[in-house]
Amino acid sequence: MRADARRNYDKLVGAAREVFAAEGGGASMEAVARKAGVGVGTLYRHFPRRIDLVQAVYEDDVEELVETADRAVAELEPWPAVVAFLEAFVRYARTKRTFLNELREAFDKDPALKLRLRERIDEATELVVGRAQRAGAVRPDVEGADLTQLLGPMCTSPTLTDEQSVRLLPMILDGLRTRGDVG
Amino acid sequence: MRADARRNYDKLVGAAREVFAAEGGGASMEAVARKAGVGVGTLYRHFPRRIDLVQAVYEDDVEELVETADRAVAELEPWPAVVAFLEAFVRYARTKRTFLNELREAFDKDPALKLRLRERIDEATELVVGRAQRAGAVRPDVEGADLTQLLGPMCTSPTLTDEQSVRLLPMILDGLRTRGDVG
Amino acid sequence: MRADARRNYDKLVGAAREVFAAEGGGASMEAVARKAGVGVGTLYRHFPRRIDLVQAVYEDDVEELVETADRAVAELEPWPAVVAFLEAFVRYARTKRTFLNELREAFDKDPALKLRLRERIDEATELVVGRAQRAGAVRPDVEGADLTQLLGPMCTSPTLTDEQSVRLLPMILDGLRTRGDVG
Amino acid sequence: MRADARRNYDKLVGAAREVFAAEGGGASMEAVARKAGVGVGTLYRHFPRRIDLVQAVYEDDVEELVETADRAVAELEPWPAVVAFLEAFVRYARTKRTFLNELREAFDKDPALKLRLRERIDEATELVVGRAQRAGAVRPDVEGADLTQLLGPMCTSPTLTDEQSVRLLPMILDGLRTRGDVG
DNA sequence: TATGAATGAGTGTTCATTCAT
DNA sequence: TATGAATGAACACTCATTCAT
Repeated sequence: MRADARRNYDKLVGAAREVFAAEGGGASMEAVARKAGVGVGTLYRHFPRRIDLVQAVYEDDVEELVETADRAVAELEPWPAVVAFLEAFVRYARTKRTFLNELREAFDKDPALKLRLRERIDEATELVVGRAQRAGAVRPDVEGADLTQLLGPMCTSPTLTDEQSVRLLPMILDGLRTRGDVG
Repeated sequence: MRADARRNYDKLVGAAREVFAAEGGGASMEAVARKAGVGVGTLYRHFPRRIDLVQAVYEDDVEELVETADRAVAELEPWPAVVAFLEAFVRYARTKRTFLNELREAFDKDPALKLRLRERIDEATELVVGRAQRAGAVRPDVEGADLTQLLGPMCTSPTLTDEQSVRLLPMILDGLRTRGDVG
Repeated sequence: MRADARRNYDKLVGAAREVFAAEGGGASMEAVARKAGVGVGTLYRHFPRRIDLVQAVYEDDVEELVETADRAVAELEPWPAVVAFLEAFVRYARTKRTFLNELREAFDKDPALKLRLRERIDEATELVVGRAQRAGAVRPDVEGADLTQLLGPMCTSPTLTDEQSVRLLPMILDGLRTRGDVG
Repeated sequence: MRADARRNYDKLVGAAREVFAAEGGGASMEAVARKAGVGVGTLYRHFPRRIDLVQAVYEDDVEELVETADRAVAELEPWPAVVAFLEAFVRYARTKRTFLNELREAFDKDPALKLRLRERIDEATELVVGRAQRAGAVRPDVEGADLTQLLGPMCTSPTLTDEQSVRLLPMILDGLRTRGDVG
């Protein structure tokens, strides 16, 4: 890839993320191109279909999330690593929310993509949460890789399903509860 | 309002909520009218601008949330009431998420509307949470009316701001922490 | 169909035929709508896809051709009827030529359509030519319904195939030949 | 012109002819360049405007037609020469049809071009047909140079004009007529 | 009054053409 | 000089909104 092309590619993914965040997944290609400071044609050379751009942004998000997990494990204590990772995960899920409809379309066309990305996330989660569990910092009755199943949908789906909320919300709400004496 | 007009009004708001949930806030007026089983013309008689429909759905959501608070206080113990209310709040915020962009537009045109609705929600929250605090079920260091500031954005904004997450996420994550022995 | 809608439908097919003739099958929808004196939206209400418009024009052409055959048989002597019909056929084929590419696309999606229309034409041809043959006005060694196979491709395909031209062109060229003495 | 440049020039015209035949006169420059196996930049070095390429293909066609006339006169008997030439003419006209719109545009800008090419064709026709007439193989009541006026439009124009068809079609249809006894 | 047809501005996408590599 | 990336005008198509029926 030529230097200028590479530069534009990165500029475009960044611009797309910002524009999607600001205007929703329905933001116009024109708007993304303008934000990136290039012509629409350039945008389309890199991303022939709108969906390709959405997908690129999403894959980039997943990659960043995985890197966060690696960095957290390398630089932080077990519990803070979990905190950092889950903060990042929520940020990731929130971003995904912006263009969920668009994403669904992409996944329908390429189910393998969905699987591949989910796997990457599950591995990252397991890395961070499993370590914390082995260190006794996280209750063992939570299946590490399963956390994404809980947090993800809560963050992205417009209507929490019953089954998921009965396992998730109590835990989250727990943080609000006054506790007798602990630490 | 005549009975049949009222019937259509309700049918339309209900249809709009469903359609927005299924297709996002960008769903077409045609789609809403079709779902409600009326012509577009009728839809426009009740809601002259698209934004009026969005607003009606939203107001309806707020009303339902407030009613949930009243019912919770009347029928449940302090802590379960908080749980029920916050579950409802999350559902509400999640729904709102669907047409956040559309809503912003409405608020820009009519700032008083935003204020009025926020006030209703804050009162409902205070009703439920304040009661639980007085009963010793909720830590007193959380300002009741401020909960919406924490949970709301988390549920709706695509990128949690730092300031908000440092106050909110730790509490939520707290639920994951292994605790010595409590109850 | 409401009166105004019907009026517009006819206006649109007529406009499309003219515009396609003038600018080729690639003519813009905008141009067709302008010619018909309606907005693009109206054009799209009647013909949701570009291809639907092309198809409508084509079906209309076939219908006209079939009617010409009926009229010719009713009003003319056997040989003049053949002349009139073939003149109409050439006109028809020439028109078809204008949007052949577009048509191919339509046929690929709906092969039954192709079959159905071809059948109509073959029947019409047989009606006219068969009658002339029985009257001794047309050489019996030409298979009536097969004429379309000869004339059609010649008129529409950009490159005559060898097999077809050896049977067709000599006959056509025959008209140029000087003949000893006949009548 | 350098050898390699010449090679590319020919490659491009050939590629263009094929692509135009396959996809119509609206085929993209990218497609032509790809077919020729060069970059668009190279295509544009040889043909600064799209129209220049169209024109080159057309001139090439005319040249080929003229050569066919010369060869026919040199190698064939008068009547077969007419047949061969007219077959070639139809082929030529059919090809021209593919990018008729594009061509019109070129002629509008450069009327002299149109005149020059028509003259070449008329001379070639006269060469072949005149010879056949002098040999008694073609009826003398057809003006040689006028044949192009008849056949050309029939092959290219989407709607035969009345004036032309009354002179042309009867002659062509003649080939279908049963004739008493001749040879 | 309810319906659904008509309108046209706006968006995704393509492609001739220019220009950096 | 050849390549292919960048540009933006143009076109198919959608949908909020208006208006004839």
